[in-house]
Amino acid sequence: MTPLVRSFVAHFGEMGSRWGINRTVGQIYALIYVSQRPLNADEIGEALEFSRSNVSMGLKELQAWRLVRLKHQAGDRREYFDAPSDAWEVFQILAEERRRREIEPTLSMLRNALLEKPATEEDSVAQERMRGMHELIEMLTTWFDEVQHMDRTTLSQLMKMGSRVQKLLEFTGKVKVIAGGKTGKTIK
Amino acid sequence: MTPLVRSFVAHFGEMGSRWGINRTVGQIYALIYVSQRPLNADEIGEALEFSRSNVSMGLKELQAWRLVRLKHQAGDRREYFDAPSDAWEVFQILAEERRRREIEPTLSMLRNALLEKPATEEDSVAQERMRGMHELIEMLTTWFDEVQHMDRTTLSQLMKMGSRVQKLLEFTGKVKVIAGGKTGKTIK
DNA sequence: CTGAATTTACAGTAATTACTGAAAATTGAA
DNA sequence: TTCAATTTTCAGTAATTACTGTAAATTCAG
Repeated sequence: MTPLVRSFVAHFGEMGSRWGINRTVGQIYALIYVSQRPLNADEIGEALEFSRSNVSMGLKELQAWRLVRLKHQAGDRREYFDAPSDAWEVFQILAEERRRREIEPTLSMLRNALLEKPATEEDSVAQERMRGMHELIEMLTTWFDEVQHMDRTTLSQLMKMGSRVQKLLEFTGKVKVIAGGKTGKTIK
Repeated sequence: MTPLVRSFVAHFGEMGSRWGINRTVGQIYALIYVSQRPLNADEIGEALEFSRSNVSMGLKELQAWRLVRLKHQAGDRREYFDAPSDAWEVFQILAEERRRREIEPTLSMLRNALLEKPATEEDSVAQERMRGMHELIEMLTTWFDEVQHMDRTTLSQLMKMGSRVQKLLEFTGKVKVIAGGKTGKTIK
């Protein structure tokens, strides 16, 4: 590993432990992510000085996260792995997986809690707070769902626009009348 | 604790360990979040059956995350804590803290790596991948920054609109000519 | 100031999580 | 099929992280 790769890998190791995924797994992912070609478990173990079995476990976890993909090389029996190199794709995968693992269970818990009849004054207040949390999460995930289905050009256009969308919305409110009157079109 | 609160607290305990914050801290937060009134360390320790010192450490961490606030009660020397109950506010705090702790260090590492002259072919490829990651993170955080400064009405309007913004953008492209011609206004 | 109430620090221990090596299982070329 | 190559599993151990009790520090009413 060159110093450049080494520092990237080290950073992912440290960050990894900051959120659920452990140091080893973070390092393995980082190595694969920046690698030009798919790597096999021995190469990874050698580069990072991990035991073969540790690498195997790490790869299994990364596959469960869909962050690495198994690639077979012609005429080689060993399993090679690479990672989607497009950052936006990686972001989407991460978002989906975290949603499945963290958001959905939480929403489900909240939904159940909100169905209960509050037994006490305390319960009513608690339920109120939970309702707020539930509403926000639903709103954010619904929105994110939709955004994911937008084409990337629109998306980047929208992001570059940033808070100026606000002006667009205000402006459109006025424009609708003029344009709608002229063209017969309205914005649904 | 009522069963309702108990299950909420338990869920946060489990989820807590899934991302960096530990079980205890998650439970303390959950308890404070749904509580009607500020709680002191003894009350928390009693409700959750944690030692006094464990509660103290947990509260310190939650304060560092700005997820709980110290509130003094008149005529009581003990320290009481409550949590912002508005879910959107909590979301913003979390976003800011995670940004500071995770995003910023990563951006900084990436920026440094991108300044290096690639020593090998491998390095060039690695740098290319890092550049992609850096660009996406910059774009997302810049955008998120701006969104945070939008007023909440616009924001919720925008979210409810979801992917229909896409249509709005397309439509506006056409409308600009008509409306601009009529009113002299253009969208900056 | 003083000292009781309260919070914090920290060393020791418990619990959890990560890692290894060896053995078992699987795979696929011959 | 067979068997060597390869991957996976898992029990044991190492390392890390979480938790407790005690002692020290801090705070503030009197």
